[in-house]
Order: sequence, then C-alpha cells, then structure tokens
Amino acid sequence: MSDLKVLIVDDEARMRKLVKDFLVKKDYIILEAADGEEALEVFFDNNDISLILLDVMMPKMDGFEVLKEIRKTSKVPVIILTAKGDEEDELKGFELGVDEYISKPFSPKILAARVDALLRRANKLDEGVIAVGNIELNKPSHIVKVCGNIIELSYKEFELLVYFIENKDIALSREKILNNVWNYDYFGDARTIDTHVKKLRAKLTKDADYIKTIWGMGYKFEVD
Amino acid sequence: MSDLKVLIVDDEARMRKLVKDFLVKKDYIILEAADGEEALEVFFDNNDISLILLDVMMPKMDGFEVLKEIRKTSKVPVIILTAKGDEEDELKGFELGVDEYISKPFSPKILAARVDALLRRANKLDEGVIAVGNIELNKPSHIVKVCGNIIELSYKEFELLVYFIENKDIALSREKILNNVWNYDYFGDARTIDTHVKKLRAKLTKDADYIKTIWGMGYKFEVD
DNA sequence: AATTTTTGTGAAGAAGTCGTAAGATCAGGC
DNA sequence: GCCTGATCTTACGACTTCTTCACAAAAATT
Repeated sequence: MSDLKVLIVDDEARMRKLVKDFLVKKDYIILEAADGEEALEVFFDNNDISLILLDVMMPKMDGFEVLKEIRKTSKVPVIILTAKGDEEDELKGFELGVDEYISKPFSPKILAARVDALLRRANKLDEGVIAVGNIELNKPSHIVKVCGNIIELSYKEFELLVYFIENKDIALSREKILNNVWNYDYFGDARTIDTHVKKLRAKLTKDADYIKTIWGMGYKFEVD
Repeated sequence: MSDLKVLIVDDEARMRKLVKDFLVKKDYIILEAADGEEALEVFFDNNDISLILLDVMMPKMDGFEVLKEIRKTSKVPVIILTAKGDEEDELKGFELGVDEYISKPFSPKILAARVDALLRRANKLDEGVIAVGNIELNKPSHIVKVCGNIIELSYKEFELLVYFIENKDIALSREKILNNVWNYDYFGDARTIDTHVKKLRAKLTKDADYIKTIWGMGYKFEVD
C-alpha cells in the first residue's frame, strides 16, 4: 500500500539503524544521511521523499539549518528528534514549520505511529483537491475548473499545471520544469515548454492568468 | 446517500456542538453523550451507530475505558480526540484498536474528512449492492441491471465494472487497472483493457455510458 | 537606435494513443 | 478429442497530442 520514502538524518549510526529496522517492517523505504549536508544532497537527489526524521544535534550543519534550507522549496513533513524538554528548540522549530516533535529517548513504536499518522494526514488531505485563485484542481479525478467552469486539459498540460501550482510563488527554470514534468530521459528542446505554457495560458483564460514569465530565467505561478 | 449515525462523546457541550454542526451538513445523524457512562448507554441502545468520536479526558469514565468496553462486543470505527502530543495516549489507543487519532485543537474540515474516509473504508467492505446512475450492481449474486434490465457480463467484465464503480470519479491509469482487476503477476498487453472497456460500454448501452476515456491517461467512471 | 538575447505564436510534421475488428489462445464441459 | 465461449493479442486507421521550427515580438544590452 505504501512504498513511501522516509529519510532519516542522524549522526549516530546506531540510532539510524534502530529507526530503520522498525520502519522497514511497515513497508517504508528508508534513506539515510549522517549529517546535514548529506541530508540535503539525498533530499534533492530524490524528488519523492515523503517524510524526514531530523535529528537536531549534528556536526557541520544542525537540524534547523537543514530544515531552513529544505523549507525554501518544499513542504515535506518533518519530524524533529530532540533532546528531552528543550523548550528553546521547540519554539524555534515551530517557526520553521516542524510538523511533530519527538523527544529522545523514544520508543520505536511511538515513532512509527507518528510517522503513520503524519503521512496519512499529509497524503490524504492536501493531495487531491487544490484551490488557488480562480482555479480548482482535482487531481484524482483529473478535473480543472476556472471560475467554476470545467476546462479540458491534455495530459501534459494537466501535469504542468499541477507542477506549477504545487510550486507556486517559486521561480522555475525550464530545466527544472523539464526534469519534473517530463520524464528525465527526455532530452528535447526546452522551448517545448513555451508552447505548452502558451496553450495552458489560453485555456486558463484571463480569469486565471497566473503564469508569469521571468525573463532570462523561466516561469512562475503566482496568484496576485 | 448516507443517513449514518455518528456518536460524539465529549464532556464539553461547546465541542459537541462544533462537531455536530459540521457533520450535520454532511447528512450524518449525530448522537451526543457527555460522559463515558452515557456513551455506553447511547451506544448499546442504538444498534446501528456507524462511528464514534471519543474524547479521552472525561469525568467518571475516560475514553479508553469506554473504548475497552465497546470493543468487547463491537468493531465500530472509533476516532479518538486527544490533547496534542500525548504519547502515552496514542500508544494505549493503538493497542485497543483505535482507527484514527485527531489532536485538539483540530479544524472541523479535517475531522469531517477523516470521518468520511473511515466510514467509506468500513462500509465498502460489507456492502453488496451498489447503485450508481442507471446501474444497479449486486456483488454477491453477480447481477448487473441497467435501467432495471438485467445484462449479462462475463467474469472479467463484471470485475472491471466493480472496480470502476468503486473508484468512480477517479482517473485510473491502465497500469492501475491491470494491477487491480487482473492478477498482479499478469504482465500482458495493456490494450487488453481497451477491448474489455469496449465490450463493457456496448453492454451498458447508451443509458449507462459512464466510462470516459482520459486521453493519454486512462479511463474514468463518471456519472453526472 | 541598433544589436543581441530571450520569449510568444502559429503551423506542420512526428509521435503517441484510442477504438475497433479479426484472429489466436485458453479453459471447461461434453 | 472437440466444441464453445471467454479472454487475450495484434494490427490498422483515425484521431489527439507533442515537438520542432521559423519568424515576430519583447526585453535587455551596447
């Protein structure tokens, strides 16, 4: 049922193994990183990580710095592993968009339960129907409405719109768009995107003219 | 479509009202109980309660005791309402067979979504007859009617129709259909589906022309 | 203002997908 | 074994979508 990827970041190999052993049993795919820099590498190399377990105390780059970096481009659920009762940490985390805290030491059972719960929440609720500006987008049923009226989009147009909306307010280079919306074995012309953007803009009409051009850079989906 | 009974158990009248107002809109029938003892009374007096929303912190008898009592005779779905981050509660609940956790404070939207999801899960399993649009489908007896007239379907056609109906309004890729309707060790041609869809469409006639093709994607069963 | 770079647009060909029909294969009953 | 009906494969035409290309328009640079 799942096959969701979970990234565990901790400098102690023992801790990673503990968590891994438990989560593997629940059919999660576990990726590991031993420090902050490695964590970022792994995260950005895999564009489909569903959840991150992040230790705070780490050499080189601590958990919060990692989180700050990740939050620049992603809303992936993050569980922070912290020493017991460190209130300062907790406050800091909430500002950065932490989803859960777990204090060390913890029982693996609790951890697994939290991971389950968080993923269920994250995957069930905001995946599916998204609404931005005058656009309503229903992912499972593949329907897009502008001001309540259904518009017909081709497969690629739909994928492209979803990608734009899921990365709204972020400037996207053509390269990035190609890598995410097209299969990565596609090495065609980047101008293909222009054509699709053109068609998408036409279909979205003036009522949802949210795809902005960023000259010399790419495109950005922006509502107001 | 629903008329399902939901029991909300909480000692705060304000909380009960909040939840009630929201769920009534979704056509659920709401029963209330202000403490554990009352909850058991109400539950055993009504033998057709579909779901229980259970607060943990209550006078006289807490939520877990209520749950323990109920689980002696019933597998009714239960959602536990708990204070944020109470780990002990969470673990205790899993052992007792809690289906979901929702931490206070929660948004009514989330609550409603969880209730829907849980009931859908619970009810689908033992429901044998499904009716959508002009189609009546009786799963155990393997009979399908269109506008009241029985139509003869082969085994695969029937399975396919069931799968479509159980996933109505959702765009289904051929791969997904293959994996679910065919055995997962089947690696044949995806075009096989086309043939079956064609036959199914022909047998369902114009009166139940609900299988839409989504170009470049797959099929979708849609009634409206 | 002229030049260079980048983006918008329209059209046409390439590539991919769907519906259909016809034939092959398989399984069960006689 | 032979027949029968269901299921699966294959092939082709019709259609949709994707990609490319050429040129126009716009923005930045000189």
